[in-house]
Amino acid sequence: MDQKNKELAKIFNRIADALEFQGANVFKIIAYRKAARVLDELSQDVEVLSKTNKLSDLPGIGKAIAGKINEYLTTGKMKKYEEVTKDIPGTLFDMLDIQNLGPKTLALAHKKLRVKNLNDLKKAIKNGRLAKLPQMGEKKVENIKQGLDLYERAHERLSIAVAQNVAREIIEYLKKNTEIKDISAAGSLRRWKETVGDIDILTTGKNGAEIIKIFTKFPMTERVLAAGETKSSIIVKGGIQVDLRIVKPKSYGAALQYFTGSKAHNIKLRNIAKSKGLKLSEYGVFKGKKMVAGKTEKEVYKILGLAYVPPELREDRGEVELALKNKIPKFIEMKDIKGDLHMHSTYSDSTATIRQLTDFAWRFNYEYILVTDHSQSAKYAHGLEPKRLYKQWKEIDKINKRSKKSRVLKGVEVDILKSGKLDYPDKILKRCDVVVAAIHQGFTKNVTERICAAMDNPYVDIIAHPTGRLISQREGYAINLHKVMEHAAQTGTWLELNAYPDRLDLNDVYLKIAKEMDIKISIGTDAHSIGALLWMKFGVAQARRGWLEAKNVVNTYSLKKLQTMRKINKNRIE
DNA sequence: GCCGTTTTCGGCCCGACTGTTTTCAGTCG
Repeated sequence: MDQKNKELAKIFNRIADALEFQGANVFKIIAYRKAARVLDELSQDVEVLSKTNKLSDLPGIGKAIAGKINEYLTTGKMKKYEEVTKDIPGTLFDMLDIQNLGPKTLALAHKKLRVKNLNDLKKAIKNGRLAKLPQMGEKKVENIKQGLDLYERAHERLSIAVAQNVAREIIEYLKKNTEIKDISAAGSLRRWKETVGDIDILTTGKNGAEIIKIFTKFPMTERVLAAGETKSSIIVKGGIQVDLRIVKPKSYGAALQYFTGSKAHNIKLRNIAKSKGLKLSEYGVFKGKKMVAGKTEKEVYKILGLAYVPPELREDRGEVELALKNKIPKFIEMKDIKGDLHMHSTYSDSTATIRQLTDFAWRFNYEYILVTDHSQSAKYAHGLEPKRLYKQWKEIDKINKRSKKSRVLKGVEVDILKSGKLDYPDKILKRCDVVVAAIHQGFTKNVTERICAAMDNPYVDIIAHPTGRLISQREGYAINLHKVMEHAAQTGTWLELNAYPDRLDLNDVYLKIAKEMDIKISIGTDAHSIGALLWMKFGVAQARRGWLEAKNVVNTYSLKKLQTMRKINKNRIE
């Protein structure tokens, strides 16, 4: 989906890399990067915008870049791209990801030492020639070498679940061993981004150097990258980088705002500050030399004339404009969730019995849960043939008899088979309270058509993990998500936001599109253990990042309402 | 290369840290 959007984003980023490498005008580079980001997150098809001459309406895309987009869409090529990348070996671009090795140094090494790839770089380090270049020295080379080590350890972005755990441990450690008052994770972790590059932690305290000394002695520390008075970076076990910043209490809000980002969001804010004759930095909002705000984030936004923007929204996807007009809606929260619509029991491949699932789930004050074990073809997951399914239903009936307040619903996660048929006949699906359908086989075979066919079935309520991606592990199915979403809107089928941290599928950008298309979303944990029921929070955070309000999410509705909203009932009522 | 309630030219967010320097460049966030 949006293949061209992504392709063009990559190309513009590559052009930016090349220009950086050549030492071109910094602002030109920024312009290309911005265009790349806008395209990457665009909720419309770039080809449609191109045909209707609307490209230049997009922020960051002017006449020149619009022209390049049109050129690429019509000819499949872009002269500028070919020109700037002509003399740079492709392998060099990837090397820009090596820490402490920036475009300037890499260009110099390329020019003077003919470094073209990782091996060349290693040689240049070993034989001492890199250290002899101007502005270089032993320590710089040592830092590059360490960056190279990290890079070679397949430095991947962390899943948000892992990052949250590490951050929690460090915060607890610092609280125990130092005299700090305010402390918080910042950065993409605080924005609940699905993956996190490194962990940012912000705190206030009097003796910065002392706090940093203790920070660098965190038991899991592998290496200390920097340790100053107010700022320190360490690498902890697993190659995870953790940055700590210390500010004065009066700057805490401004600093939290600043270090939470995103960068694009912050740049917008700084521009707004400027237009009001103010200056915004991590130390506060200043009018001339006088500090006028900074203790809390709320007052920072307020003095800029903006409504408070929740961290999950801060991606420069229109939230600043909304905040200027004071039109930030009330987004979904954990307390809106009335049930979990995707989980497994020991009947198929989970470690939790239905009894355990219910006991645990009722702690969250849910009104209902939907048990959705795998269907018969999913042999690997001990999928249920009809006989065992009926047995499970009997057990559910028993449990429901005892509970007055909450209800266990009978569901299935029915496989969409390679043939395009569903793994249970309609007469079984008909008897379920809610039906979840999903692809678990044939990831490349007519996936779009098969999912659409499943949505045509009147008993299928939800398509689970619609793209099938596993973050950092597997690309999604070969699927035309545009078509799938259109068909979901037409048939009134709900799409899942799978809260499993490695899935988070649909992602934030598509959720926002789904909202615009008035498609209802179902958040399910896909729990295979009782602990995984807690993952609902990742789903809700992702939903907020996709601008979803409670009304867009079916499991914020009461059970009664939920039932009337099913396809089969809706048709009868409306 | 983008953009406009000072502007169609001249800005473009702002600062910390490090290492190599003798006043600053490169990198990072």
